[in-house]
Amino acid sequence: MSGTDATAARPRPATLRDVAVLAGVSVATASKALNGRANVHPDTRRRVVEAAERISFTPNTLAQAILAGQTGTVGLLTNDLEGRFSLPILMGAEDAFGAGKMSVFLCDARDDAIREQHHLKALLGRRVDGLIVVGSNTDPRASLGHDLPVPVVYAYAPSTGEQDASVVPDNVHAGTMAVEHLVTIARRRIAHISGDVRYAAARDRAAGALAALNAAGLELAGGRVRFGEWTEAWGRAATHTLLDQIPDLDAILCGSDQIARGVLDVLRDRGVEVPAQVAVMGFDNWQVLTSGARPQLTSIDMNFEMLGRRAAQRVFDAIGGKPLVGIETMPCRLVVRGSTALGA
Amino acid sequence: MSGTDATAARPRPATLRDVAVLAGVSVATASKALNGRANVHPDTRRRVVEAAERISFTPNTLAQAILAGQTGTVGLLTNDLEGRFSLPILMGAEDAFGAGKMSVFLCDARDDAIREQHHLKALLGRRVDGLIVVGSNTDPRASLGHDLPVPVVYAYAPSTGEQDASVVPDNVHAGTMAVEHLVTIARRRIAHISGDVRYAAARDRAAGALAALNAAGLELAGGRVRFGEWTEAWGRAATHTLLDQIPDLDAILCGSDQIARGVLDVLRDRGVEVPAQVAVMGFDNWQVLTSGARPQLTSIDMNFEMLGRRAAQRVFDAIGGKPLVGIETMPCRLVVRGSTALGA
DNA sequence: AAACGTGTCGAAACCGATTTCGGCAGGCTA
DNA sequence: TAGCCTGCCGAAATCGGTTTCGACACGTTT
Repeated sequence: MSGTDATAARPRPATLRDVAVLAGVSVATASKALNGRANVHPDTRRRVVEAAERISFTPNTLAQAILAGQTGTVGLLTNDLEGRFSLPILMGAEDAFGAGKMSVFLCDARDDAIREQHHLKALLGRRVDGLIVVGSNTDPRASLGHDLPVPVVYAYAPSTGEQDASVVPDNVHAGTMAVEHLVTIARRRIAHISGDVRYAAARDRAAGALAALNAAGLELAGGRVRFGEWTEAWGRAATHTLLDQIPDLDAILCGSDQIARGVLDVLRDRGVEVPAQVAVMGFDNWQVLTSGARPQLTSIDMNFEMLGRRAAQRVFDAIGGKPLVGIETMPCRLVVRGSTALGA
Repeated sequence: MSGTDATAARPRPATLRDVAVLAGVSVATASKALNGRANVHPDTRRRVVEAAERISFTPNTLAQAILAGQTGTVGLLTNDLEGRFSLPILMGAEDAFGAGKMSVFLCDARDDAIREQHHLKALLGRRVDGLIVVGSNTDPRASLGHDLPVPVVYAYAPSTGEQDASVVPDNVHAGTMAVEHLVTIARRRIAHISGDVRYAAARDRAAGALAALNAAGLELAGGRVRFGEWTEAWGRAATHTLLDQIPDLDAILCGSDQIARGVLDVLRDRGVEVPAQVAVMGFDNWQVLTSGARPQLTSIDMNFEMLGRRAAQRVFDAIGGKPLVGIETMPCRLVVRGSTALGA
C-alpha cells in the first residue's frame, strides 16, 4: 500500500543533543567540538564529528541567531514587477556578502504599500540584520522610517528621507556618456526621444544629454526633447515626426531600449541606413531588446550588479556600526553595438 | 558633530519581557494577553496591548519558531537568470499562501549546482517548512534528493526523481492550442519555426502542434519543424527560407516571442501583410516583446502565477501530511492580439 | 605527602517566546 | 464560619543551541 508512505512522518531534523548522545558526551562538549573551540580532546572531537555526520546534523540557525542576536540574513524588498532589476541586484548583493557568511532573501511588494508593510513586518520578525529596498523606477520613494531596528539601504529608487541611505544609477552622467559617444562618432545633429517626463529617469538622462551637447558646442536637433511613453509605439511615432522636421538628422538618442526598437523599425521602413545615416542608442541594455535589433543596439547599462554590491556593502558597514547617510550615485556603462558602430 | 550619530547604538528590538515590565505583569501574562488567550482580565489585557504598542513590540518569530518547530517560511530556490519566471511564480506562491500566514523568500542559484547546494543548506538551516525549486528551462533537472527534512516541489522544470513532486506548464497542449487557434481563423498552410531542438519546450510545443494539425487533417507547411535558436535572428533567417519555399504560406507558429519578432520583421520587409496574408503567433507572452510588435503579437501565456499557486498548494498539502508525488501539468492560456486578429 | 598546575569535560545559565500547572484571592454555598 | 469553586496571574519548563564556570583527574613540584 502506497498510502503508508503518503502519511509517513517526515524525519525530525537531528539536534545537537542527538549528536551528543550518539558520541557519548554532553551537549556542551559536542558544541565545542563542532565549532572548533579549545579544550576538547582530539579523540573526543573526532567522535563528535563522526556522530554529527552520521545523522547528517545541520545546526539550527534559528537557535544560534536567537542567542547571537544576529541572523546572518539580509532582506531584499523589491517592487520590481518585471524582475528586470531585482535579480541582478540580488546577485550583486550576494557577491558582495561572499559565500557562507550572509544570506540574502528576496520578497516582492509589487509596488503596493500595504504589501510592503506586511513583508517588512515579516522580515523584521525574522530578525534580518539589514534591508535593501528596491524601487520600481528611479523616482524618489517614501521612506520606511528611520527608527527601524536594522539598517536600510534604498537601491535604484532613492528614499525621500533625509536620514536614509540610497544607492542609485547616475542617470545624468549616463545621458552625458551617451551624447559623448555620439559626438565621438562624429554626429552633430542629435535628437532625443524619451519616455514619460514625469519619470525622473527621463528627466535626468535628458539633462545629462543636454549638458554634454552644450559642452560640445552643439544644440539638440529639433530644439527640444520628445518626451512621450516608454513604448516602441512612441518611438515609432516620434521618429516619423523627427524625420519630417529634420531631414539631415544624424543621430537619435532614445530614453530606453524599447523606444529605440521603435525608432529602428521606422528608420528601416523609411530606408534610412543605421548607423551610416542615423546612429541610434538606447538606455538600459536590456539584452532581449538590444541583441535582436537590426543592427544590434548600442545602449547604456545601468550596472545593476554593481548597484546591488554597493548597497550590500553599505548595509554591511551599517551593521558594523558606521552608517553613511545620503544618496550615492553609481556610474553606468556604455555598451557599443552595431547601431553606432564606427566602421559602418 | 555628526560622528556621534554615526556610532549611535541601534535600539535593541523590544522583547516580551520589556512589554511585561512596562505593563507591570509577568511575561506569561503578557504573552497570553497579546495572543488572545483566555484567563486574562480585560483591564490587564488592555494595559499589555498598550505597552506593546508604545514600544512597538514585534514578536521574535525565531523564538516562536524554535518552539513550534515551524517557521511559517517557504524557500523559493530559483535558477532563472532573467527573472522572467521567478517573480511571477513567487507572486503566485504568495497568493496561494495568503497574507500573514506564510512567507515566501526567494534566492537565486544561477544554474550553478554548488551555489544551489549552498543556498539549500542556508534555507534548511533556517528551518524553512518547504521548498519550491524553479528551473531555468522546462528540461528535467536533477533531484535535490528525497531524504530532505522538508517537502520539495519542483516548478517549471520537473525533477528526474521518481519520488519527487513537480508542476510544469503543459507545453504539448500549448502547441495544440496554438494550432487550433490558427485553424479557427481559417489557416491551412501553417509552418513552425522554433528554437533549439535540445530543449524540451521546443520539442513539446512542436509535438502538440503536429498533433493538432493531424487532428485537423492538415500537414505542416514545409514538411518539417524549423528548429534553430531562440533568437530574433533565427526567426528572420528561417522566414526568408520559408517564404522562398512556400509562397502560399498563410501562418507561421513561432517557438517563442523572440523568434516571432524576427519573423514579423522579415514579413514586413518583404511586403507580406500580417495577419491578412500570413498570421503569426509566439509562445511565452512576454509583454515587452508582444505589445511592441507590429501588429501586436498573439501568444500563449505559460501561466506562471498559476504554476506558483499550484506549487505552493502542493507544498502546503505536503506540510499537512498528504504529499503527492509525480509530475503535474498546468494549462496554458491563449492571448489573442493583432497578429492573428479575425477582423483583419 | 601535600600543594599546585593543567587539560578535559559537564552542569547550568542564557536567548525570547509559549504553555502548563499551581497558587492566591474573591465570592458563593452549606 | 468553614469549605469550595472560579477567575486571574506568575513560576517554571521547554525549544536548540552557546558560553561560562566549576569539578575532576592526572601529572609535576617542593
